[in-house]
Amino acid sequence: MKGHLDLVLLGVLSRGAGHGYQVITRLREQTGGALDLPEGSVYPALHRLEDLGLLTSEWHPVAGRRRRVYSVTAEGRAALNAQRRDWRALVQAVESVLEPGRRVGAVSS
Amino acid sequence: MKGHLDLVLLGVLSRGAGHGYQVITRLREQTGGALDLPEGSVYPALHRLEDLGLLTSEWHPVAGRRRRVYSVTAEGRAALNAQRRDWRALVQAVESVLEPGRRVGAVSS
DNA sequence: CCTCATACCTCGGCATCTTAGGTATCACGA
DNA sequence: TCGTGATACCTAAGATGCCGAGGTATGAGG
Repeated sequence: MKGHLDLVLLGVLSRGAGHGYQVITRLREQTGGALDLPEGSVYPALHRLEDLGLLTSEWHPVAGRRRRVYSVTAEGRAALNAQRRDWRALVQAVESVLEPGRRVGAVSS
Repeated sequence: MKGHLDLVLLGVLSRGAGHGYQVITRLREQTGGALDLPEGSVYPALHRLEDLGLLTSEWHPVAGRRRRVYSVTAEGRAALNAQRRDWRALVQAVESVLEPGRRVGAVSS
């Protein structure tokens, strides 16, 4: 995860609000364990994204515990779209290097 | 290009030996300008890969100029395969986050 | 009680990449 | 002939960005 953290965080939260710990478990489950991000990466990233205005958070007290639930803002959705475009362009570029001559189309359609 | 430099360098050199400047132009042309790496990224990376034993180099004097031509070693090919696997796994994981419910298969087959 | 899972946080370190500058040859045109 | 752009190499210092390690706290289960 180098340079793609924001993308996956915005991506997973765009599917529904959630708190930090949940983001981690969601990613782990949705990817079959391929993406198992450490808390030390996720929490600071969420704070940064909130500072940038791409996320908002609310505290929810739940059974004596407190949870900070994050939602993607309109700006966040725009940023997600932009980063998704960049990601796809990167994938295409790298694939065209790894498999020259093979036309790697969009991921699906 | 954060964390994927080695992959693309090994990838492009695995298609044929070449010198540093040529690596840059090849990548720029093969990707339609999408990958335009600065020299300050490429040269140190090539040196690092050579130190790791993944590349070997030879000086070729050409028309008054000198070129350092790099080739991928056997170890380099093995590393390329490993990094390619990791790359594909990353792509799959990220795509499964961006497009949940859609089964994104291997990039080709 | 003690441990595990839940749930949050921060600091320091590390690896990596980029910026910015430097050297040198050759070809071309003014 | 002199400047400029392309070719071709290099490095040092800085910024970036992630991770590991550590810390706090509650609730459940043994």
